[in-house]
Amino acid sequence: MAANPPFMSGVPELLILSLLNAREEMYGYEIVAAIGTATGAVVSLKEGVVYPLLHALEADGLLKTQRRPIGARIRVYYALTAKGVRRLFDLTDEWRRLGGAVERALTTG
Amino acid sequence: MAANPPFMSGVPELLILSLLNAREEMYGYEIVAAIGTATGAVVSLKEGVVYPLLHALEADGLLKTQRRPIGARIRVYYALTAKGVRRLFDLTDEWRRLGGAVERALTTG
DNA sequence: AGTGTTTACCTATCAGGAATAGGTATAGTG
DNA sequence: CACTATACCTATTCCTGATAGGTAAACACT
Repeated sequence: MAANPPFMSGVPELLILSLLNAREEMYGYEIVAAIGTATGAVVSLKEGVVYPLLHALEADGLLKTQRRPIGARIRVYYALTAKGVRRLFDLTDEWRRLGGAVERALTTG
Repeated sequence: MAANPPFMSGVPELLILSLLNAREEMYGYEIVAAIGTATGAVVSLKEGVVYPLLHALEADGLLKTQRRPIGARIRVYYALTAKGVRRLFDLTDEWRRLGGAVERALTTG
């Protein structure tokens, strides 16, 4: 919570899925940068957060990968699976449900 | 939210501070119930979550307590300190900042 | 040619906080 | 009396984001 304040649990996953839903295909390093720009630098995740998450999401069948050689090195491209799309919808729903409930609690006291 | 509860980090603290800001004074068991009703049962925290948090918040000087005997037992009433009020404002701000940023990321893709 | 920065991937370990699963004891109700 | 609700508590587990590294290619610049 040092760099990014609290309330971060689940947010990295949600943002990654959302970006991949909009962009069709991205590689890890690109995602790291895109998270910063998409959130107006409100959220800024390091590679140490993003890469392990990508691997976990792939292992869960939410993402599929494609390794493409760029010169002498290999870029790993990620894309959503059908399961990943469903997961994105569920998470988005949950995010808004919770957000609405907390907001109501904050205003009504 | 049953098995894996995403998006919950920081929320218990925020809700407790918010309730105490509106209600002036509450005891633990009361807070547990109030969180359920204030969020329309979207958030439902058990005592095992709330009590340790209350102790931690008190230790941090965000809450002050008053032990009052009710018959043969003792009720522990909690109230916000000035520091607690500040913390509530900061957290609320942060919550909305992050909420806005994520929402924008979700819609603009 | 050599130095430095950016790109691009990776892992291991830490820290924090919510969830789980208990426990104790009083008060009230059928 | 038995049962539930009230009211407090702790210890442990689990998840997951944060930290702090490491490797190596590509490119810029001097």
